[in-house]
Amino acid sequence: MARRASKQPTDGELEILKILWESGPTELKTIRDGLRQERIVATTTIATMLGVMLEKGLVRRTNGPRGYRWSAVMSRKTAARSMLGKIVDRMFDGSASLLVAHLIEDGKLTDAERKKIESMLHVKKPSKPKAETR
Amino acid sequence: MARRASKQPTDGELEILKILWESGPTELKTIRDGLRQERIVATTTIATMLGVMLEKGLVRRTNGPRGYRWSAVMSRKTAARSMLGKIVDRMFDGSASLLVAHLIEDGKLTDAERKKIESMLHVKKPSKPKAETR
DNA sequence: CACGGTATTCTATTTCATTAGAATGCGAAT
DNA sequence: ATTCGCATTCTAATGAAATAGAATACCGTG
Repeated sequence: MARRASKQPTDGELEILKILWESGPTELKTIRDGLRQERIVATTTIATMLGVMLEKGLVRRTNGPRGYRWSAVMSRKTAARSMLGKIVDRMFDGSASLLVAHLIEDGKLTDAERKKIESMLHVKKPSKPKAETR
Repeated sequence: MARRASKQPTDGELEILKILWESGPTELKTIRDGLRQERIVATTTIATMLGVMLEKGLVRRTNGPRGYRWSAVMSRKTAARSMLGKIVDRMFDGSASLLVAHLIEDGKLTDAERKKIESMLHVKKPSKPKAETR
């Protein structure tokens, strides 16, 4: 047997999604340029990955000027939720605050960020938030 | 070309590590029993995975009573740091507070946890601007 | 309309992840 | 000592992930 396809994005797919989240629906060129900021990659490689992602339902495509126009199906928020959920479950026994504690102890937060967090804690739930942009 | 080996634990490896973190150094049987709480898995499958993990440096083994005694090399904390770092980088553009904001908005934190976090924020003094690791 | 550039599809390769059977080894129980 | 149970090693199959060349299709420009 081998592993069954996971609906979760792989690392490579995540790189593409990140670009799509930042740029919004766009064509292959943009994605390629974005990836090339990090490493060398052939255009066909990206095209192949997009095909796989399309089958997985991670991206959507519509007809654009020179070819397709690609966009992410999952929002950054949704992806984060599922990835964080996994970590919280597997590493922190389900306790989100343990995770936050880790971030704090690890010195990953700047003073400004601490302040921001504090204010967020007080604002409870504003609920009804606007649709996520970008 | 194909993908290069990642030093990060895979999902399956993480399941094993989690058991090792909880039980401390232990023999194969414990690991198998732990995994079987979740799903059916053959003993040889686990043995194979442990072999791979050994090569990757994720686990260590010493001679035990009936065979080896296996233990995790990475602590839960270290593993968390690397996995969180990846998420923070890839999803939240490097901003840890954005991640925390997400947790808060997502309702993943109980009131008790909020309190706990608040106190942590206060106790933590600014401290050294130590070189950002990772 | 032929040309240059890009996008897409098709095909192929390599390596990793996951899974487990077979064979073997070894200590314990009867 | 023979069997039982479990651990380990060896071998292997299958599919996913990552990568890209070749071929093809489709623009707009001159």
